[in-house]
Amino acid sequence: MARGINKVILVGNLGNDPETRYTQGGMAITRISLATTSVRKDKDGNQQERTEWHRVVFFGKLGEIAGEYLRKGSSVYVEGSLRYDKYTGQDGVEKYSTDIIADEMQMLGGRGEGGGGGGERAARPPRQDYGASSGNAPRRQAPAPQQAPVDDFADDDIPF
Amino acid sequence: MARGINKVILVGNLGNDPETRYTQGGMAITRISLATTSVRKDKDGNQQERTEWHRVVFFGKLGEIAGEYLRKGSSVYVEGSLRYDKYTGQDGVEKYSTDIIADEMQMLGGRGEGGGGGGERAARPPRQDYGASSGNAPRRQAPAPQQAPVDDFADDDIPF
Amino acid sequence: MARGINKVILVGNLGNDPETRYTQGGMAITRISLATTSVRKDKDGNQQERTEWHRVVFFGKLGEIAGEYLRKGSSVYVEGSLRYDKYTGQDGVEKYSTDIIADEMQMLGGRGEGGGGGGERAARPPRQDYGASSGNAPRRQAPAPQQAPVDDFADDDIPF
Amino acid sequence: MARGINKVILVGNLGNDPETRYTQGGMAITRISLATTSVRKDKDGNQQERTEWHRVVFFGKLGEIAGEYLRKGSSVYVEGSLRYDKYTGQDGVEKYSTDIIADEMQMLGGRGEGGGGGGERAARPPRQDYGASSGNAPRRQAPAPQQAPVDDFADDDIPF
DNA sequence: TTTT
DNA sequence: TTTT
Repeated sequence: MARGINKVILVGNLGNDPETRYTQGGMAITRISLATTSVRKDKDGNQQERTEWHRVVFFGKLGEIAGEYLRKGSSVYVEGSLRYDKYTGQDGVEKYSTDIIADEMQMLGGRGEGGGGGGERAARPPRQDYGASSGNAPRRQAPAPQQAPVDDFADDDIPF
Repeated sequence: MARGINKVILVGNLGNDPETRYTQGGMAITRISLATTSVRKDKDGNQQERTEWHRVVFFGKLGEIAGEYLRKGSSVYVEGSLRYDKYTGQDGVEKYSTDIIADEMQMLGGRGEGGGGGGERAARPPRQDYGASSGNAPRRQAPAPQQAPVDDFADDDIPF
Repeated sequence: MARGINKVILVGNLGNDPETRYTQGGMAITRISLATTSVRKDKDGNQQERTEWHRVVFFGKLGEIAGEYLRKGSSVYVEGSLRYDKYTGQDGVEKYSTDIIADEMQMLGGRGEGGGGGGERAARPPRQDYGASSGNAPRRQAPAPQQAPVDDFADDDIPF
Repeated sequence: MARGINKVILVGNLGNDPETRYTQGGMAITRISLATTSVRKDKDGNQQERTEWHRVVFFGKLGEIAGEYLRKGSSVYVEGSLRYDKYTGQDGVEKYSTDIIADEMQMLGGRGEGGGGGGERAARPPRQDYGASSGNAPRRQAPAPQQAPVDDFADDDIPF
C-alpha cells in the first residue's frame, strides 16, 4: 500500500564479517558492508575504478541467516530498499546515514573465507535464497497444468 | 530458499479489462494483458515501434485487488517472476505459455477508463501498492532514530 | 566490466522543480528530489507512513530532458546506481552524501504542475523514456520472424 | 523513448554450453538456456521445487563475450527485456517463443565446467560485467569531490 | 574493508 | 488489445 517504488538490487562482496546485534525483543539485526565496483575509461584511455561501499541491514530471520552464513569476501545478491536516516552523533552534530534494508538475500558461489576460524558456525551451503518474508507463504510455483494453465483449478490446486 | 533470481519489472498499460476467475477454494486469479512499447531508429532513421504484450497473473488477495481496480488502459507497475508452462491444447497439440506471476502491483496515475460502465466497482484510488504478501508483516520503515540508527533498540522499537 | 551490480529502481514524485547546472564543458547536470512512501501498520494497528527522499542526478542529455520535462509533483520512473560521496563542507566538517545516478528515466502519467509558471518550457508529453545512452544504438526489437526466431539473419535483419 | 518498462533480472546457471551464430553482417547472436529454481512447501509440508528454463539471447559484442566465456554450469547475472515472437514452424504450425534479450551480463563466481574440452577458448576470468552498450561511453563514476559533490565542475571534470 |  |  505504498506510494512509489523504492528498490535496490546489489551483487557484491563483503568487506568484513557481518555484525549481528539483537533487539531487547530478541530480533536479530545484521549489518554488512558490501562492495560493488565499476570501471570506466577516462579521457586518456586509462581504466578507472570506483568502488561503492553499501551498508546493508538484515532484520529478523534474514538477519540471523546473514549473520550465520555470510563472511568477509562472500559474494551475495541482495534486494531491498533505501532508507535515509538523520541522527545526532555523540558529538552533538547531526549526521546522515543511508542504508539498504534487505528483504531478499542469496549467497552466490564466490569465494570468501571458507568458514575457518569461526568454528561455531554451521557449514555453508553454496547457494541459498532467503526472503524477508521467510516463514510466510511460499509462492509462484504451479504444478505443470495438463490443460490450459491457470484454469479450472480444483480446490487443492493452489497455484503457488 | 530458491536457487537463482527470477525477477520481472514492468510498467505498462492494460489492453483490456482484467479477467478474474476463482478456484474452487475461492482464491481469485486475475489475468491482464500488459503492453510495453519500445522505440528504435532503423537504419533509414525512421522511428520503429515494437510492442510486447505481457500476460500477467495475480493470485489471491492481489488478484482481487487487480480485478477490482485495474481497467483497460490503466497504467500499472508490476513486479513478479517468469513462469513457463507446457500444456496440451484442446486440439491435442502441445502448447507453451509464458506468464509473469505478479507479487507486487502498483497503480500509476495514467488514464484508463474512469470506471464508467462497470458500475459495480468501487471508486479507484489514484495510486496504490499491493504486495503478494498483503496481509503479511509490513516492512522497512523505522522510526527516525535520535541516536545512531539501528542500535540499542528497545523491545518495541521494532524497526519494520 | 564492473565487478558487482549496483542498481536502483524508483517510482516516485518530485518534491520540487528540478535544478539544472552546467559544467564548464556545457554538460547538463540536473538534480531532483524524489519521494517514495511506504506504509505499515504499527503494533496498535495504526497506519504508519514513512517517506524517503531520494537525491537523483541526471547527466548529459538525460539531464537536459529531466530539467525540461520534469516538474514539482511529476511522477517518474528512474533507474540508476548508488553513489556515495564524502566531501568537506564549507564549515570544514566532513560530510557524506548519497546520490542515485540515473541512467534511465520515464515520465509517468501522474499529476504534477501543469507547466504553469515556467513559461519558457516546452510542452510536456505525458510519457517518455530516455536512457543514459540516448543517442546510442537503439536495441531489442526484431522484425517478427517468419521462421524460427533469431536465425538465418540476412545482413540487414539486424535484430536490434 | 519507449512507453513502459520491460525489464528482466536473472541469476541462474546455464544448462548447456552457449550456441553462437553469426548474421551475414557478422554480428554474433548467442543463446543460452538459464535455470532458476524456486522452492516452496506444499500443503503437506514437503519441499517442492520448480525450475524455469529461460531462453536468453545476446547480440553483438555481448554475444561474442557470452559465447566465449560462458559454459554449461556457469553462474551468471543477466539483465534484459522480454520479447515474444510468433512464427511458423517447419510443420506449418504457428508457434510462440519467449526470449530475454540481454543487455547486461556478469559472470558470477559459480562453478561451471573449467573450460576443459573447448581448448580454443580464452582463459575465463571469474567475474566480469559486460553491457549491451559495450564500447559506448562509460558512466557513473565521479572523482571524489572536495567540496559539495556534483558542483562547479571544470571542463574536464566529467563526472562519468 | 571486498572482489577480479 | 494499451499507451503517447
